[in-house]
Order: sequence, then C-alpha cells, then structure tokens
Amino acid sequence: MPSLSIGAAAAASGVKVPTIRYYESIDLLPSPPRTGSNRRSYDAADVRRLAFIRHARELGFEVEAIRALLKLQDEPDQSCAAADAIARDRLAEVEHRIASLEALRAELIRMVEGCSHGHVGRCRVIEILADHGECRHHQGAEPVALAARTGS
Amino acid sequence: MPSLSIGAAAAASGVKVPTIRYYESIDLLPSPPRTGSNRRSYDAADVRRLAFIRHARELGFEVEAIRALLKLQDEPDQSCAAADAIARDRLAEVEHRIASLEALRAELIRMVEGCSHGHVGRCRVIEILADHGECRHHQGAEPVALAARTGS
DNA sequence: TCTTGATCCTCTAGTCGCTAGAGGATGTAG
DNA sequence: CTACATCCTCTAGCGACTAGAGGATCAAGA
Repeated sequence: MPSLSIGAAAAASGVKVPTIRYYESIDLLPSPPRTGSNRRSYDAADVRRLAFIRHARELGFEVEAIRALLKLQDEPDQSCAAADAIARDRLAEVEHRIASLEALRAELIRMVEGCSHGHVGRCRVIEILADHGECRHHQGAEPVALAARTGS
Repeated sequence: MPSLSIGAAAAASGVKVPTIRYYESIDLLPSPPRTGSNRRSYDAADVRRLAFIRHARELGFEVEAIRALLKLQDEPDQSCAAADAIARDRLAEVEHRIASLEALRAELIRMVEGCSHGHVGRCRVIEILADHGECRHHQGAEPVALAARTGS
C-alpha cells in the first residue's frame, strides 16, 4: 500500500493541506499513522474519504451532515434510509435556495437594467436598495448565503 | 426631528439591535449622538440607511460592496457606473451560483431516486458522493455557499 | 558533502458577519 | 417604590477554514 505525504494526499484529493489537518482536528478524518520523522502518511482510502468530503462540501453539505454520511459509509450494513433522509433534506434546502436566488436575480436584473448610466441621484441600483418597503420577495430573516471567497 | 432609541431604530429598520451596534463598530453606520444618559439616538435618515444596508445584505452584497454603495449615495453627483458595476458583479455571482445549485439539485435528485431503500452498500447517495471523479460539474475550488443558519 | 529550497510539524490568531452572554446603568409602568 | 425592560460596554463564540510564526526534515543539485 503506497503511503502518501499530506501534500500528495492534498494534490490527489483536491483538499488543501491545512484543511486536511483541520479535518483531522475535528475528527472528520482519522489521524493517520506517522513516519519516523513524525509526518502523516495517508493511503488510498484516506484520499477517497477526502474526495468524498470535498465533494459533499462542494454540494453544500455541512460538516455535521458529512459526518453522518461517513458514519453510514463506515457501517455499510445499515439501512439506506438515513442517508436518503440527509440527501432529501439537502435537496429541499437547495431548492429553497435556488428559489431565493432567482428572486434575487430578478431584482438585480431590474436594477442594472434600470440604471440609466446617468448620475447616482437617479440610479435604480441605489433607489431600489433604498426603498425596501416596495420590495416583497421575502421578509423573514433568513439571510441569503454569501461566502464564495474570491481570494485564492 | 424625532429621535429614536436603538430598539426603536431596530424595529423600524428590521436590523437587530446588536447588529446596529456592530455596523457602527465597523463604520458602516456613523456613530449617532448620545442622550444625557449615554444612549444612542437615531433619526429617520439613520433608519433609511439601515434599511438600505439590510436590503443589500439580503441581496447578498458583502459589507465592502455596501460600503462602496453607501459612499456613492453620500456623494450623489458621481456617475452611476460604479453602482452599476457593483450590481453587475453581484448578478454574475448570483447567476453562477444558481447554475451550481442546479447541477447540485440534479445530482441530489439522482441520489434520492437511486436510493432503493435497501442497504447503504447499494445506495447511490454514498456512491455518488464517493465518486467525485465521475462528476464534472465544476472542479475549481470555489465552495458552494452554505450558511442559511437554521438557529434563530 | 553541502546547501538550498520545498515540504512538513505545531501552535496561535485572523477571517466574515454577526450572535450570545456577563455585568452593570438607566428608563418606564404600575 | 418596585419591577422589569431596555440600554451600555466588553469579551467570547459560531462555522469552516486560512494565514503566519518558528522550527524540523527531506530531496535534489553543485
């Protein structure tokens, strides 16, 4: 069984080195054996697990949901129902989020189309943001998600 | 000019009390005058500014973008182009995210439909997440946003 | 063999946009 | 006058990382 350094595991899985250590620290990834010089050594199963985690994160699963999925994977004789339930929850949330984003998209389009490239005083972008009273697309808390960090 | 307590300003704008103080601390909202007993007192303009911020946040604008928009608003003789550019960036990001979420949605549907309610060994939920290599909907970092906090 | 530079280690602190709580002062209603 | 709500400041916490300090170790070239 080929043993990989953390850097190689990172390259193979697409998960960054510090993130792998972070996952270990929160017990999402088991602590791997160490070499004589105290370096982590991973195998193919670890890389698969990391890829699984990465994929699930990209799909928007929270770490706790991933933990649940991994537990299912580790005990493969259980019923599929739990995994199914997790995925269904996710699906509902994703659909809800798509709907929110589409309302938001419509409003942004309204803004940029309304912008006459004149002065700010007449700018729809500013006006629409200022007149929230006119906007009804949702009132109840639940902030639209942001993130998607641009910095490398 | 009617002066409002922070609680009244919060109720009027829809921004929570601690969040108003937070906005002041990051200089998004100017420090208001204080009463004799050291309480903040806001006026209608502050409430409008807060509503503006809230609306922009709901639309997913980051605080730095909102800061830029507010600066434009404070200097209303400038060109609209900057505000337009900010909104366009936001629109592009929203559209990109919708696309990701729709790919994701398709995959989740595939998952829950593929789940035969048998055992995990046969369950697509786990399989699909494990086989990231087969999935091509995007490879370049950029985690799909999460958040949408469920806790009140 | 030496040296250079990449990679590794641990640890702490910072990011974003808030939210929660401690501990205390003040305002308002009955 | 007594509750109790609201306000004040301050610090710490959330999730999911990311960045940097300060040091050890490895691999490759001269």
